[in-house]
Amino acid sequence: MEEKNNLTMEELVNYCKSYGYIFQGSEIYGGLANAWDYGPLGAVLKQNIKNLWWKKFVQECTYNYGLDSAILMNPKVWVASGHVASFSDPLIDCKNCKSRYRADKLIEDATKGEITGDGLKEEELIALIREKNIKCPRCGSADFTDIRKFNLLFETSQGVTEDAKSKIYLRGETAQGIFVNFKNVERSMRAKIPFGIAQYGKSFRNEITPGNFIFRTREFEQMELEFFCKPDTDLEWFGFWKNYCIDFLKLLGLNKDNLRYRDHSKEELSFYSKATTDIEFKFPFGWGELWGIADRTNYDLSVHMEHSGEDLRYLDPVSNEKYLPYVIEPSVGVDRLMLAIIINAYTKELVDDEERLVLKIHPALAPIKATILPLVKKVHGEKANEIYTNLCKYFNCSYDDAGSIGKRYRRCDAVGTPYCITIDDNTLNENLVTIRDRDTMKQITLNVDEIKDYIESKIVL
RNA sequence: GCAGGUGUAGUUUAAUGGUAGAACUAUAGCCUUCCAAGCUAUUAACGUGGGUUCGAUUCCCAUCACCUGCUCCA
Repeated sequence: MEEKNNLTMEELVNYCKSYGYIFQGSEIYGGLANAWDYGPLGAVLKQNIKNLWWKKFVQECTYNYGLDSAILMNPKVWVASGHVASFSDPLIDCKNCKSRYRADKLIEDATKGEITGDGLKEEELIALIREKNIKCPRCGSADFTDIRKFNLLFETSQGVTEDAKSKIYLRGETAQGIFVNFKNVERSMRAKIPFGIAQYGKSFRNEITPGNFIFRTREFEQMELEFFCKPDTDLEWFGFWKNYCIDFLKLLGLNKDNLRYRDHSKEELSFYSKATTDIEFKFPFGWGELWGIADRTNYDLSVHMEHSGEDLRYLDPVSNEKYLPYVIEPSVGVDRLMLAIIINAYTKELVDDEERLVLKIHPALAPIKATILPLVKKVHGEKANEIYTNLCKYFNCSYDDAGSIGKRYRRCDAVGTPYCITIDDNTLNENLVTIRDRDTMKQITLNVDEIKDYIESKIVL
């Protein structure tokens, strides 16, 4: 009876808009490209995702500690991390056919790898293109624009004067906030290697091409863990976190057929990374990265040690040896995880030839845990309101007395509310309510006093 | 950033050089004791800014946003 339609992104955007999950940013002013706002239900769903991640990666994982570091950091952090220098691409356009290339790659491809553009300045790259008479691979023209640098870091200024000294960056990743606090956490928590520091928060990247709804935006939220371990144990922990992350995704209810690992090839690896594996999800627009698990070696701590002059080495209390720990980084985007969760849950069923739209998300994720429905407004409204008010103390509930009972059930289905509680004569006379389960459509009868415990037992992940 | 496409209520859409009609949704009421029933009423739209014109939602230009492809994605 179940039919899962091929969901288009357009349909998904409409769904998210009409049910209060996600709205176009600044919509009444014509919008802002690739900016999206989370509506009443979206905000709660997003918070639930972050809370569950925190629960599994901090609260239940005794190795790890939580952190909430600032978005604005000393600009030297980004110089040390390499973002200022290499978070940017030297782009060049062919004036004839308007194709765009990365200047260093253009040179590399044209010379079949003999000359690499790595580390060269803009003028040097341009000179090299002229000297080698490199032509546009598409149209054969040698008429190129100047190189333009696209730095992916968002710049802003701190203080009232806008001069070079006040220039600071919005963080491009939450990870650096963790690295600069490595010693603080180790000392204050008396943490022993191996241990991890986890945090979620907003990051900003001036992406050249964002898109696909909330999949890639310039302002986004990350949930990152930096796990510090002994240098020779990194691969072991790399494997451990790969499993831990994919188990988490399955626990959230993501269909395993739509998940896969993808190892980065040597060419694709970032300069700081020894090994990287992505967990990908099958989105309507194709497979896309959900979670990157990277072995960052001791790169970050070593550059910060060098640039700050602080000794960031860890003193092993048993062997008394001092070393820079290796880091395993599982990093996931909240927004794209939320996108995956909604896509995964969005279901259309045929019930008696009528389409039933159901968001089948885990009760722990559902923005509204239960909706209270008086069967007949005039008769049961007062009692229903009393129960509603009480349940709101324990979890997020809603109340609906508009329209037929069937219509109200369908409204709950559409936003993924797992439990519908109907108040009828039995409630007035015998203190009994009917609870309907969203997925099975089965009903059970419970005493009013049992509702809270029943639902609370179901919404734990 | 380039090329192409799209833009009418919340959604899906109709028509038109003389400012727009519907369906679904929503809201209120009636009815209704468990799965989008029915009846009544109501709210609600030509993305934005220019130009042409007596008059533009319609034609032209720009802009914004979205979609597809390219490019890019520490």
